Amino acid sequence: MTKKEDEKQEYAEVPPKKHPEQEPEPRPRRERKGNADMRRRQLVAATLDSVAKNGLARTTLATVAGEAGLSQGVLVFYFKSKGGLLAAALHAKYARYQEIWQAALDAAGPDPLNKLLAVVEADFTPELCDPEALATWFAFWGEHRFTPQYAEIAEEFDANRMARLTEVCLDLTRQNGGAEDASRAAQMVLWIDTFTDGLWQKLHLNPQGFTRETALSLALEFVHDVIVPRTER
Amino acid sequence: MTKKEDEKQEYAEVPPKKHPEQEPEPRPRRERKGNADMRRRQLVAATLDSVAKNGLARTTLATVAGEAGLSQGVLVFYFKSKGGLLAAALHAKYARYQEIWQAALDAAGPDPLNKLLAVVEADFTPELCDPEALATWFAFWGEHRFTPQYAEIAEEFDANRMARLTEVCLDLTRQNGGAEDASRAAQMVLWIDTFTDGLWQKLHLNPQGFTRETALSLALEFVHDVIVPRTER
DNA sequence: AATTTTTGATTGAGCGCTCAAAATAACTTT
DNA sequence: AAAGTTATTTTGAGCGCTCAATCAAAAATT
Repeated sequence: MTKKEDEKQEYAEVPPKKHPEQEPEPRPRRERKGNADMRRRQLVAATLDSVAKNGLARTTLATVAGEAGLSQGVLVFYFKSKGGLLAAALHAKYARYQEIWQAALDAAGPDPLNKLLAVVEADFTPELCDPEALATWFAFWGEHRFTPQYAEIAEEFDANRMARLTEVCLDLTRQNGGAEDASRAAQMVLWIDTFTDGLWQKLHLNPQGFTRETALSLALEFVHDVIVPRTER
Repeated sequence: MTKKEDEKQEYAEVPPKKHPEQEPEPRPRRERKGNADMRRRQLVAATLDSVAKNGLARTTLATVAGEAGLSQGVLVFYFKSKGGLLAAALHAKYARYQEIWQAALDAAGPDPLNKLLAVVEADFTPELCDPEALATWFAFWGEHRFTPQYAEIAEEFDANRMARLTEVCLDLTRQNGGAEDASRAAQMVLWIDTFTDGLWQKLHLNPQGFTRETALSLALEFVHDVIVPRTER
């Protein structure tokens, strides 16, 4: 059917916010100067909003349509099924995540340690550590095994992230150890990613008593105390 | 339908399997020497089987009843709602987990490092790292934020685990550092738990290319290389 | 006038849950 | 022990409801 739903996304600005309790306006006067892609992005954003607010189990075509201020029919028109819509939403979620850490990486200058710290720090920005945002990740991850499409999307983005992180860590070993050490770099990436994943999980499961700031400082401390020493001969 | 029911729980032995297309057998001859608790355990086990196999989204009263070889009505009879059944299943899942790591802890002898290693190792037994078992955790965790009952259950068990682990780590600092250091012990527990949580996540999201054995050796290496040095003055 | 986009009533499947009746077990009386 | 009585457990058809998906018609755009 459809192979490529969408690529990286700079969200469509969400147009008319519907106030659900309001009386039906006679003419919604819908501006549609945008093309199909913009509408798709709007609907995907509405989907993510619904998942963040209601969870996957209580996200229906009706909740998404309500969030977008459009009818259910239009969802099926642009994405052929609810499954396609959810897959597109997960793709957009990963794309946004990639956008964030890549921007941090690009802004970090040439020093590999700075690069690594920038990427780690990006994992704990307010946008990513928002409880609803985390809940969305876990909602999808909870269905990973039963929806292979989700796993494919994750793998695609994860491979890229791992590759870029490995480059950085390879630079780090090259700088500090003299000779580059691929296996050591690979393990460093694994350790960092494992630790930050664990911190996300703690933030998700125990949001009170474990703040974003705590997680961030733990992650940075981990890099300094555990990763950096491993780059030195 | 059912291939291997389960072994560790002492279920009521499941009565005769019903073949739906077959003519009605004259006497199903249901032995019910068990009491209500045994039936409850059987139904909870069937629930976990269904979640492991189908995920939370596709687990219905019908799938659970089918797994148990009983009717849907009996589920509502013993647990008043589907929600109550799922909560009981999550509770049982946590209870089994606690059983496993506590047994490892009790069997580990007096040395605190041995205790710590035993608990960490227990996290990576085949039973716990089975893909379906991991998927079950993540299925429930994906709904945590939208089902406060799940969060309450998790907190109850997690608090106990943290307390016991902290005792062990406190012993460790006492032994290696001379004076006990509560804040350091607390951080050690946090680090270990974060890291093992992250490993579980990697096992769940990337089951091929990341084996149980790999995760176990990474966890043990983490304790030796990161945790142990932190206990020494 | 032709095309694209949107609507919303409708359909049919599947869901949780109810409940009267049946089956079984437990208890009492003979 | 046997029969009769009560209590408990199990069934499964069915109710009301929600859901994803359909589709003919309407609206908006080209």
